[in-house]
Amino acid sequence: MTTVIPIVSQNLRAACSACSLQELCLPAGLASDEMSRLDEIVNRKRPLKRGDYLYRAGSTLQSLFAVRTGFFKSCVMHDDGREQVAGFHMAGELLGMDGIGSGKHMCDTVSLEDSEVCEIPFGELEQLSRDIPTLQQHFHRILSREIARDYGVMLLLGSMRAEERLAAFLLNLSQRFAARGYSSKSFLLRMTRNEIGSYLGLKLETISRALSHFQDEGIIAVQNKSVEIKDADRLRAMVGQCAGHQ
Amino acid sequence: MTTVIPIVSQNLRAACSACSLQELCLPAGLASDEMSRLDEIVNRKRPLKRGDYLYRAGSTLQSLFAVRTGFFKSCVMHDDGREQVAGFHMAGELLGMDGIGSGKHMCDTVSLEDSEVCEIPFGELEQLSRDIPTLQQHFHRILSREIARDYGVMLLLGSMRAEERLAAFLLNLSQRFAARGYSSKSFLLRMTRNEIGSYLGLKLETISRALSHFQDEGIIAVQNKSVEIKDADRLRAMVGQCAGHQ
DNA sequence: ATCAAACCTTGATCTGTGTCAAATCGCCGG
DNA sequence: CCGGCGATTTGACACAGATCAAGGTTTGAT
Repeated sequence: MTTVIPIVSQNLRAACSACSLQELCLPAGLASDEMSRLDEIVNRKRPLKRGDYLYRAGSTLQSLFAVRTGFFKSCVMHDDGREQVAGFHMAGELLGMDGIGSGKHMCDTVSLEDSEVCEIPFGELEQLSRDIPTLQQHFHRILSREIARDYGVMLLLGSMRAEERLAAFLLNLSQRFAARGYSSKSFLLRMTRNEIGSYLGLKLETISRALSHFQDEGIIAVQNKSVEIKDADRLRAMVGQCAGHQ
Repeated sequence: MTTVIPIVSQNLRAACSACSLQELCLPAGLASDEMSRLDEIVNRKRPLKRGDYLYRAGSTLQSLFAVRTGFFKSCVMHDDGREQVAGFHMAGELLGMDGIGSGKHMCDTVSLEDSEVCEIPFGELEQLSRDIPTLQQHFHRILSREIARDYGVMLLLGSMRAEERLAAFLLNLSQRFAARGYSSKSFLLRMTRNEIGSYLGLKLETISRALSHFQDEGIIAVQNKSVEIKDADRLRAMVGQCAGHQ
């Protein structure tokens, strides 16, 4: 179909090949000349150290960001200082889409390990997507998938019990690592227990206890940040079979 | 700026003028010739009775829908039958955006009262938005606002206590009614206590008790489906001031 | 290498919501 | 107008998960 010319599109193609899951990436399915046009508007990759903010809530949205490498969290903040992790993001994912509506970012996005992103000026992306229908369609799908993901999180927060939420979370991470060519069985938790808890609407002690419990049951092995899934079937069975529907 | 020609755009303009909030509506800010092009692709309005499904989870996405009149809920369903209300929708809002990514609707959307929608074939909308930059930008903003809204729901589900959630919910409804020219003080709850509970991640008994409590405190007056907000300030104070951060 | 700070685990206890149950209300169809 | 069924309210009680507390461990800066 489309001939791949390796020289072209160093930036985005790298972000894309970092994950082997084409679907996530903006330029998937573009012809190589289209790809190079997209590549032209992408600013040079930008490195972030752990703890660096990619953008802050309230700041003006100029660009979207494609994660090349690393790991991010997005947090929405309440007036009173309460903070809720709205998502974790890895290679190949697009960040900043929540800010298009108002022109201002709605959340803080922070690097959880040394990371690299491509910056994509939003105005130019919009312009280009008028010329390249494939790009336009792809961008719409990515926006829509974020909405669908959010619905999943609502389901999780609204109707699952603690251990069920954690099981769903681990399976989700596992699957996303697998999609990027990493092990689905064994991976590192880039975030703290507190951050997992915030994302899942639970307290850090509850996360810690649930992990310990899973380990006692032989479902996983945990050691600090590293997790090994020993019985994925049992983990899957935990999601959606909790007798008590809360 | 743009001359408004009333004859043009009967369908969408009606959906739009149903709410006085331009921002929500797809054709906001279009020139009248652009408006008429948009209007051409919009299928005739479609009436729904209370309880009718606008679309079902898993069905192929053909169109998006703009609510002209009425009230809807969207529910995501878990494998085991658990159901979570993901949102309530009123005049001027666009429905179906969660299904663009996969080409299939991710949720059921059901009419909660006799309603009317405009059907907007998605492929043609995508086509047209390449020709009309204003439309494209507007569509992007609407998609993005849905993401931002979802982040708000996550904050609510993940870090607010029961009465705080309900207060936030009532204020949100109040504001949306006001934006459409209805009273912000006095309105009908189109959904059941059970549906409110599902949306807020609570049980119907908790909703009922919280409503009764608000009434005892003189913050609202409830009578079946009808609510009157008597002290909006106190309601606002409840959101974000709950000492216990859960 | 050392030290402080952040992070994690585990136990004991408390509490906000869920669960169960029963009575009442209100609406729709006949 | 009546009967029945779903929706709502309210109470009593149970329990999942929060809170409080105390140690222990890891990390990262100097």
